[in-house]
Amino acid sequence: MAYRRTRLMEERLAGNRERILRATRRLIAAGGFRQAQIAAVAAEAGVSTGTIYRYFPSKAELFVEVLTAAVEYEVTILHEVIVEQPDAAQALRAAVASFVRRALAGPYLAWAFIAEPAEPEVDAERIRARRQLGDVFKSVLKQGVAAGVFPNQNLDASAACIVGAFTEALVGPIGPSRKTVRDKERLVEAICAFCTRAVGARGKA
Amino acid sequence: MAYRRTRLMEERLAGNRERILRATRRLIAAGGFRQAQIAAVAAEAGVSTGTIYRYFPSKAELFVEVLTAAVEYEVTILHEVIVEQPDAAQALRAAVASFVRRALAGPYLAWAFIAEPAEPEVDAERIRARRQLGDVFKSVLKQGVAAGVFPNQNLDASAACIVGAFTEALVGPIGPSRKTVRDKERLVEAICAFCTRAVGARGKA
Amino acid sequence: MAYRRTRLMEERLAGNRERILRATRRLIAAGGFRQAQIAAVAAEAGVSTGTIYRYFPSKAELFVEVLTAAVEYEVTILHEVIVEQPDAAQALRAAVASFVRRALAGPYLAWAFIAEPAEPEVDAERIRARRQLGDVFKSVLKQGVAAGVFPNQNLDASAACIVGAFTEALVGPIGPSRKTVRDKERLVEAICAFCTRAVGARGKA
Amino acid sequence: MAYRRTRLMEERLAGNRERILRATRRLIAAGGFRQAQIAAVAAEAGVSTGTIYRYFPSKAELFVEVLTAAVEYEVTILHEVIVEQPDAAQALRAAVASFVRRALAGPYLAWAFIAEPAEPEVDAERIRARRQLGDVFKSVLKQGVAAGVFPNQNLDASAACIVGAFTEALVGPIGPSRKTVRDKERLVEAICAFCTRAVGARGKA
DNA sequence: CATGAATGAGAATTCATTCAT
DNA sequence: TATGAATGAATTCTCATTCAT
Repeated sequence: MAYRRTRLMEERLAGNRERILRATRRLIAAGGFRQAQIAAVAAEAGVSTGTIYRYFPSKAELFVEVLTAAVEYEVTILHEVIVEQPDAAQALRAAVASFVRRALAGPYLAWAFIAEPAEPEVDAERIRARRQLGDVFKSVLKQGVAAGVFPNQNLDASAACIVGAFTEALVGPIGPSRKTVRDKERLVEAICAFCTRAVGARGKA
Repeated sequence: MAYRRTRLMEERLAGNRERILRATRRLIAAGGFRQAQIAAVAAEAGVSTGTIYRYFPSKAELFVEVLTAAVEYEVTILHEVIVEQPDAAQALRAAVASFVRRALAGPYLAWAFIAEPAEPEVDAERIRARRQLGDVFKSVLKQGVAAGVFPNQNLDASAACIVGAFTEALVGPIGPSRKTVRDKERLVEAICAFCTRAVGARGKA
Repeated sequence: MAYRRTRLMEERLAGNRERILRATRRLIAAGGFRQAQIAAVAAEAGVSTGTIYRYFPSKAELFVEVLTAAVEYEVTILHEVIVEQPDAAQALRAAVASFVRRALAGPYLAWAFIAEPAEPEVDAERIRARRQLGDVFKSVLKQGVAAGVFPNQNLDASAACIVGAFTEALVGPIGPSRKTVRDKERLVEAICAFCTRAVGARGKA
Repeated sequence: MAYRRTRLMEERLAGNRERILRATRRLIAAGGFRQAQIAAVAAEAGVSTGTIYRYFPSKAELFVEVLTAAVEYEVTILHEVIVEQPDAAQALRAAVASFVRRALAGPYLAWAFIAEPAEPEVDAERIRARRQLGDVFKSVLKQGVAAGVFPNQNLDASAACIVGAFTEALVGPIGPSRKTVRDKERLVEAICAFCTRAVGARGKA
């Protein structure tokens, strides 16, 4: 009788790929790309180094995939948050707050995908990631300008500035990680206010 | 025969140290930390690798010092620019424009000291560098708020956001480097406008 | 329930073994031993890597068997060609021509079993293979000397030289593979003439 | 006072490069390319692995250089031997004998550079090596044909055949290496006779 | 003091072989 | 019996740092 792949095995397989990705994410989150050597990832995932190469052609590709997944996740969430808001000003505020809160909760990953370069390929992907993030905000700005909620402005520059603004506000505090919940909320509020004013939202700032 | 350190020798020493620092800066500016290996620095400086270790205990320390010097230089310039301005709003705008223009002129160094990490020690220094940059803007904000030019706000957050905003706006375009002078000036203007609005400067935005 | 090996299963087994051998031969012919990794052989044969190990204890043994089969085939053909000839001189010429033509048609396999070593075990087999080939020619020489068609000579050395001669003449041109049929026939003729003269065949050379 | 490279150091340097080459040659001669791993070469040469990379950009390049040097040496010697002979027939015989004797004395190296492939780059070089060897004989043949010492023939094919002939005659016996000096001389004589007849030398064969 | 060759600990990657299903 | 994912030893190459001259 021919051999047939059981459901258990399928799960095992899919599970391994996932485990490697998760292990990589965990290591990057804990100590940046530098800590995520193949041997370390393998150990963390509970597989052998060879297994990693069954699923990913190279270390760089593995990193890229981790990055890609992270951005996709972020972008998806941001879009969800945005569509629920009544106007562009609120959307901007909600999106910024959402991102910043998540980053404050799991600091290093945000930092890694935002600020830490590695091999050239990974780097290229990281820049793409930031640009995608920027595009989310650019679309909000565009709508806002069209709706008269925001004054006319250089959309590209403003979007980049927004991403930069909250990124930086995160990166500083991220090292030794904020203490209390109140502190964090104050930071969130300050960043939101900054960005809202920055785009010239009419009404309260 | 008693050994006496002559002035010539002192100069030679100081000269070597400077040459190494300059060579490092040049290499970082040309290709980032990755390109600045000890052997490359030595070649660029016209000294031997061993000589580098006479002046700097480690590669990390060398990089740290390059970074430190670069920030000090930037901070000094920004202060000079700031004190010449009539009010905080103008100071902010002038400082941002000054930094951004310089960064656009010699992109990679700015990028390296702003966004490219390396060894942990260097990284720590880079964060310090950003914080120092932030402090410059914080002081402007503080004055502005006191003078009623800016509304009350979280100074730390706003300062960080400003640094992040123009940094990001720089990093994106930095890779393939802006083309025309007009493009560059437009970017400078957009960033300045963004930051000015962001801090809530009363009057024109 | 008692297990009984059905004919179908026997055929299946034999079929698999054959398929693996053929796949290996094909891969070696296409790109040499280097290309014939176990995974590649498995894919080419349409079986799993594990299955290969059911039929062959190791990669080396598999290669050895491929080689053995190839030589046996060659030797058989050469003998058939030889017995059809009227005298030793003609037999020599016909045998050389036969081998060389076949090698020119499917170059890499010839090259692999003639000139490309791999694991020590395979290598040993390759040398045996050449010796067997040599023995074919030695027998022709022996007959020829006995019949007075060739002068007396060191049979072992001459046989080896013959094998080496046409082998080398093949290996050079083999890489980018001869172009026209005429080119090939000219090469065949040149090699035959060389070998015929070399053994001192009386009459035409 | 500036540092000056002393003669001792120069010797040390040149010595190291040489030592690495010699160590590689020794290992190849002892067990083929397979045995000559970087770590083994380093150990045999009494240097670190890193040192090897100071002198050679890659393992392949190192092997290529060993090969190149070996062929150059052989070719030089053969030319010297050839020019001392009165006619082409004698030159051919002397050249073959010279090569074969040397190969019988240090068997594995000859074998390695003649028959054992490795990385593609090395392989390419090995083929070039054989061709160079062939060219030596081709030039002898050409002269001989021009002088009427040899009949007209396909020079390329004949030259290749000669190289193949003595190569093969060597490779067989090379493994377990001939025993007595007499045995060796008999082999040399047989090979020479074969080649001389093969090219149709008029007069004694 | 300056030199730069030498060091060697790492790090990524490959592939024959095994073994749970 | 067949499967093929998993294994991990083996191998090449890099580069910060040292130290004899």
